[in-house]
Amino acid sequence: MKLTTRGRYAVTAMLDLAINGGKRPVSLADISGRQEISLSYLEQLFAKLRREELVTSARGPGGGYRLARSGAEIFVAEIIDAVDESVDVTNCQGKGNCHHGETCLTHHLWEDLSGQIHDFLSQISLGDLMEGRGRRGSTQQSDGVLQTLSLR
Amino acid sequence: MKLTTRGRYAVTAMLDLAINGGKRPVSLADISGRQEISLSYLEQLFAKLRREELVTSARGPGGGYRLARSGAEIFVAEIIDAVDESVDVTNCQGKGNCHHGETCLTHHLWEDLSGQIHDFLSQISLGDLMEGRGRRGSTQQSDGVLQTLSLR
DNA sequence: CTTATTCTTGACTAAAATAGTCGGGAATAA
DNA sequence: TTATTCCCGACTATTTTAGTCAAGAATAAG
Repeated sequence: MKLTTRGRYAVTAMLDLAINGGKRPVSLADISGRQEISLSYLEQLFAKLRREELVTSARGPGGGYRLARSGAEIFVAEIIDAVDESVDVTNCQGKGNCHHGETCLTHHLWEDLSGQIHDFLSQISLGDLMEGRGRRGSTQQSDGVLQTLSLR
Repeated sequence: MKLTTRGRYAVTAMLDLAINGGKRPVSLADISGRQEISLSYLEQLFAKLRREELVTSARGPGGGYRLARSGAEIFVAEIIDAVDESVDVTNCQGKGNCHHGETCLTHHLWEDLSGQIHDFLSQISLGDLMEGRGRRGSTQQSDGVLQTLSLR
């Protein structure tokens, strides 16, 4: 799991789509204007989002993109995965041929953490973000665990 | 909050330090050998980690680095913050001068999400990772919320 | 039917970040 | 005294990110 500016752009654009996408599709030109992301760059991102079936497209005048599902059913992790292909983090590529020393251990630990971040982002949908369910915990509870819990 | 390979290197190196750092400090040459990260690159990372007081250093033969606190008291978010200075994600830089349209809204939503990821990583310590507390939830519970909860 | 709009695709380029190199130093334990 | 290790700054190569450009296909609207 990576978390780069590209992933941010993709999530931002998808949020824009969730907010502004009613009956009519939303053109990339609109998103480009609102979010100040270059049109051609958006085209690249949406090509990937479409391949992963997170959005559907309609050509011609009045065309554009729609969410393929409702915002409540599209999760942040999916969006990031779609545009940011993940990388191998281990030197042994999971072949287990580096079982001498601590190398594998730390890599394994990082993989675990990475998996946790992924799980975490798999629980937050565009709908959650729009409904402001994000920050609820921080005003209600100071306890760390409950703060995390109250996310959804 | 960003999550790049640099942050991964830093967390990996700190994990190595937590694992291999007993009474004697650990030299960067050792970490470099085990984790296959170039020595000079590690030097750059540890300069930042030291500035943020996450590690202490000792020069001379037998010298190296130690964790400044116990692994249970050093959290992943701190490590990443130390080496990956965060960037502005809003176009209005929080000055509120973009209150026309949806621009600010999506940026605000992204900031929220970013904050949540940060909070999440602020709850995971090096000690947690080493004790394998990371994956415990995934074998115990299939429920998403409890899986997140059982992290700590 | 024609046209403007919009997606679609691929190749290319500029800019920025990342990762690594190099060389010289200062501290210090052995 | 010397080898080891941290410390620091400047430099460079590589990769990634972000953006540009051009040509083309689909299609709604006039």
